[in-house]
Amino acid sequence: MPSRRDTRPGKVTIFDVASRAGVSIKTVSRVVNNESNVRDQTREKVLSAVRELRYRPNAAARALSGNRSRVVGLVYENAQEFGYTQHVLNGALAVCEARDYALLLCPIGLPSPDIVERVRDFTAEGRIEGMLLPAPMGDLPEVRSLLGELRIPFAAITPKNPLPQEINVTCKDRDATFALTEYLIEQGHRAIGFVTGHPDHGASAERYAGYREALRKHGVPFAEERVRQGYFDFESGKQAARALLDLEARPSAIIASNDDMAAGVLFEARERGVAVPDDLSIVGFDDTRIASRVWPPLTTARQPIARMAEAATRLLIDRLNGEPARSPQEPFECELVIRESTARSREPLTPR
Amino acid sequence: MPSRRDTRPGKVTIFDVASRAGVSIKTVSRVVNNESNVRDQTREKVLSAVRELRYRPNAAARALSGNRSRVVGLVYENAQEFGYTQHVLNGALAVCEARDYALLLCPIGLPSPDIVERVRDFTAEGRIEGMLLPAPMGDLPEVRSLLGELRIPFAAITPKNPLPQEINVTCKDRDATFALTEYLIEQGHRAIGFVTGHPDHGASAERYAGYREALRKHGVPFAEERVRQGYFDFESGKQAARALLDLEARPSAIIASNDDMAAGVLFEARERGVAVPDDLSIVGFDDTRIASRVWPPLTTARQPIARMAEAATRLLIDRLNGEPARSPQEPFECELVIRESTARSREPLTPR
DNA sequence: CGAGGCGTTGACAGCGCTGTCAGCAGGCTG
DNA sequence: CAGCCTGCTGACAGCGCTGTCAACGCCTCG
Repeated sequence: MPSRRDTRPGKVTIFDVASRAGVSIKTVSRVVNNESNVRDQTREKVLSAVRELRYRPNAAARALSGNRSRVVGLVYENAQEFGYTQHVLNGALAVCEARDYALLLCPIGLPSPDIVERVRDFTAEGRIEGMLLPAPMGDLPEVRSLLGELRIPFAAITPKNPLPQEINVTCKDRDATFALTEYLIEQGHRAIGFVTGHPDHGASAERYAGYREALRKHGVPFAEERVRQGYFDFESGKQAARALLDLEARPSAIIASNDDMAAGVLFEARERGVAVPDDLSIVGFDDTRIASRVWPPLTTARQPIARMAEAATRLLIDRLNGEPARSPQEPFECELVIRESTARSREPLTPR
Repeated sequence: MPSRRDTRPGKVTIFDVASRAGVSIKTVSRVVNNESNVRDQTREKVLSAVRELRYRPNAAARALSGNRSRVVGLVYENAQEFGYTQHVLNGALAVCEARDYALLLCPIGLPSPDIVERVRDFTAEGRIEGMLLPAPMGDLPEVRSLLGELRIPFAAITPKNPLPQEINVTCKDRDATFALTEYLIEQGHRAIGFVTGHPDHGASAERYAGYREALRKHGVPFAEERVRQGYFDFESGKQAARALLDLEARPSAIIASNDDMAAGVLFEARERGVAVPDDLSIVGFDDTRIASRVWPPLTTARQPIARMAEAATRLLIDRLNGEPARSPQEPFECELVIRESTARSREPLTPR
């Protein structure tokens, strides 16, 4: 006969379920954790007791006993613009919920001198079982080595230098800017400005490479002065636009490495009375919310951020559960989204 | 002499600290939890052992033993526009971190038929000790009664019907729209359109009331047709603008009950070639990120969302810790932010 | 000078689970 | 038919803390 403790009001414990089903607590535990070696008939008895009592295992007890917290940590850059992070968050939360995990947040303002201490603190109470590292967190060597030392598995989203033994989810940034640039060239643009992304983000170099490649393929001359450093935020987009629009040979189109910067470019153009898209075509990247909120809405490349975060979270939880690794995640495709911020160039076509 | 267990690699437990400091584990516990009845000298010994060993108490063990999870739940509306939620999140996270609490998220897409089940699931594993309810969650009676039944304290941010025994943080919405409306009237506007907020949000009625009050005070005639229902999202702002701009007597100014809708109004105006602010002044509310990202940037009322979330979180954690309630939080002030989306009315002033 | 109180400390149980290992029935093997 | 394996189940320890209660020394007071 199963042993029993006194019942307290409110909280249903594994003992209540066991006594109701007429089995031991261990059997209840087996059923709840979906272990295989339980007779079907016993499993049914337990499951109905669970349902009747609305039993939910206590997370703290599970974590303490099993040394598994069922919590995934998300370390993200706490930037002003939340577009990217919002999608990451949604994707990660969706999978966590489906897999019965919880998600804990650790915002970090970069650059951060004490990032190692912050991440260590974040993991210190033993709450975190695995970690999600959206860009640019997956590239910080100090974070990676700390997690290695703590033996906390992690999944990186679009890292620059993927670690082969860890989980990595990427997308074809380069192909996407290649296509965007090609599209502008087809629209008759030759003087195409480019605002790069934050140098610490892996995607920045890729996006820039796609731009260069398209110029080369179509024999459009490259000019250093048309490339400006940006940092993925609105303000840096504005500043880059300021410089580009001051050029003697003003570009007829500007590609920004993300939507927030493209919105900054658009803002600066409007402030100067430069008509978009008539006098200037503007292109963004990501297709976050802001791309369709500004006017004219931005031509951009849709990066499936939420789906990438979902994939990363799924792979991470699989690993935490010791499930066999599925085949490594294929790079995701980006999709061109043509909106009204781009138009044919007014300039006469120069012969190629 | 303190008892001792075998040391395992990696994890530092309370036993390690106790043995190093030459005290019992209970004394270590007292020091770590800042209890008062420990001699200063003993406290120092323990604290240096804690530092040397980098000891951090295990969250699961604390939660299990003390029946205190040190986790606050945040149930929020998982809307497309993340402006409001972003600020709530930042405020809540900042305070949680300072007070050594963790924050767990529960996004809910409203309207949700199974909201009670979702919230119950969210609390079921005993992870959540207290709950944060930003608008409009604090007004859902089913959620409130569920939390009451589960004896989970909560703090509501700008609820419509504050529960006196719970924590509530509000701001002076009405004063703010009053001031915004008055500002437009002073700029010569008489035909002022208004886009209301989601009827389930407490703030909506308040903001509308401020508008009505200002019209009344200044003897500006009110017209039903100039008021349109919105739902706090971009799309509903666009739709409301469509209706308002189709009016025979087209308003010379439109107040939207938040920035996202104001951005929608602006978008619609641009699509029709209505010049802003020359032919139409537009006003938003909240001063979220988007207000200064669109062009022209929006005149709006800055609602201190992050600070309100901080206050709510602080009060909630105080209550969870059984600390004496500070005096109830005063309503926060909103601040007028005049930007370029508003200008003097071109219409000749009609006599009042 | 003994009773009582206070400030400080420690022994120990137990929070609700999971891991380990043992037990038992029934079937299979040599 | 002994021996063994396999499938299922349960007893029990223990995860790392906190709550409870008892003990101890020292001080105060009648």
